[in-house]
Amino acid sequence: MIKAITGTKDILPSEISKWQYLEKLLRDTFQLFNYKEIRTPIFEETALFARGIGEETDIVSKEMYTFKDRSETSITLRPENTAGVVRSFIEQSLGAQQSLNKLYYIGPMFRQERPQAGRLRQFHQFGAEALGSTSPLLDAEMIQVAYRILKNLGLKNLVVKINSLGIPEVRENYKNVLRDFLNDKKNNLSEESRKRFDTNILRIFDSKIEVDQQIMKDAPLLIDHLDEQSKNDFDVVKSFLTKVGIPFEVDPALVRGLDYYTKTTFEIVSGSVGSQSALCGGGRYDLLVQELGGKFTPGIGFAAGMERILLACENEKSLNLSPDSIDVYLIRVDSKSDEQLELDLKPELDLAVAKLASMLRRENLICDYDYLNRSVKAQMREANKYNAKFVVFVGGDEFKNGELNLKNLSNGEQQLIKIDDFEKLKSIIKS
RNA sequence: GUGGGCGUAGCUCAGUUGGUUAGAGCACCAGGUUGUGGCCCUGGGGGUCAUGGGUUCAACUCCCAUCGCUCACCCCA
Repeated sequence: MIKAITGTKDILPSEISKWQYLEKLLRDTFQLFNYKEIRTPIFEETALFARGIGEETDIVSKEMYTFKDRSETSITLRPENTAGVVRSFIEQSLGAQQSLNKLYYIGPMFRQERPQAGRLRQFHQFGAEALGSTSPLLDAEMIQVAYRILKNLGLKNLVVKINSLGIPEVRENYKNVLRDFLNDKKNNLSEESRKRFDTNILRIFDSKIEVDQQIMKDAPLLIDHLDEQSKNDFDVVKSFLTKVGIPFEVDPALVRGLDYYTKTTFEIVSGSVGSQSALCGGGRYDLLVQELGGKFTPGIGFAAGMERILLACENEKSLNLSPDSIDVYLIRVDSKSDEQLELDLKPELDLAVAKLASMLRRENLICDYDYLNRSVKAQMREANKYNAKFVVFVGGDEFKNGELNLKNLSNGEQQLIKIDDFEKLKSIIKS
């Protein structure tokens, strides 16, 4: 048997309604904040991600799905969508048509990691990017949009964490400060963190290992070494969040993994999804557009993992979706009396049912019927399974008299309606 | 890439110290007045017990390997 690739999942009809609910909420919310959807290709030239995300990051160095196409171009399935959006922004000169572009996206991403709770190899993210302004109000707006979406899903167990990474020069200086601090303690660090000392020293703050945390407790913080502008911007973000009533905590250890971040970074974590607790993460990337060959254009964005969010909803039972239902199920009934007549009538009945179905559907009534020639009882069970509000019996003696038998499944009441009187049938079902 | 747990019907799981034709619930199908549901009752279909080796008179049960799933580390949304 051929099975789905490791780390990929089918989203089955039985679970599609929560996805559609989430997607609708996303579109409605983004629209409210005047963000426009952008859809970029699912694969890009490998170089885009290498330059955008950073060669040294794990994502680029060991987690990308990269292959060569027939023309020997190195292609990569997108591991995230910021690089693609920025590429499109530059290539299509979006900045020339509008000084500020507020964009959002929804779609699958691909990373070759070991799957676990809340982590897949093909997973789905939504996210937003605002390109063209350095205003910290936008930073705060991003957090607000993301927070609002999660809140509207009924999630409770949320913590908004924010931090500022400052401008690159400041960060480089600070890294030296941190290196000085750690130099004589280096040998006490965990093996992982000793590695990080050389590759990405800031991430030592993220370590879950006791000894590392002990050492880092007294480490100098980037937030105390910020430049004036970054510091002021960060203050604006904080006071905006306070004003609009979004609780947050400043987490000096919050260091984004991707190279392109500057100044504000943030993350919303949930206590309801296991160890992969970050539902959403983002930050400012004022230099990325330039890095990828465009004119200097400041930007800020975030991405959120949809599987993780739905997992949190599941665990908190926060979504109360009403079950699917249909308006009417048509049931072909046999004649009580005359078997031979029944046989003669059958093709006519089948056609009558099919025609009635198409008339009802034309009225936007959700309608279905039996295609398996099953018994009335089986058809009734089917109607129940679909949560039908009404059934219409077509056939038998009523049919011979030019009538249909309409039954309301919630109270069991039945009434005869003339086949010609479609108006009446449809208005009862619609009421 | 590293480590732990687990692989018995479509799903959730039983299966006693290895011992005849492998079970239950749910789901599915059919019937319970050959024209009427949700409840209930009866019956039915469906499993090479993940795969391949090994130990044994005998393996779903013990051992090894492979594959898969899962959780955690790592990394990240």
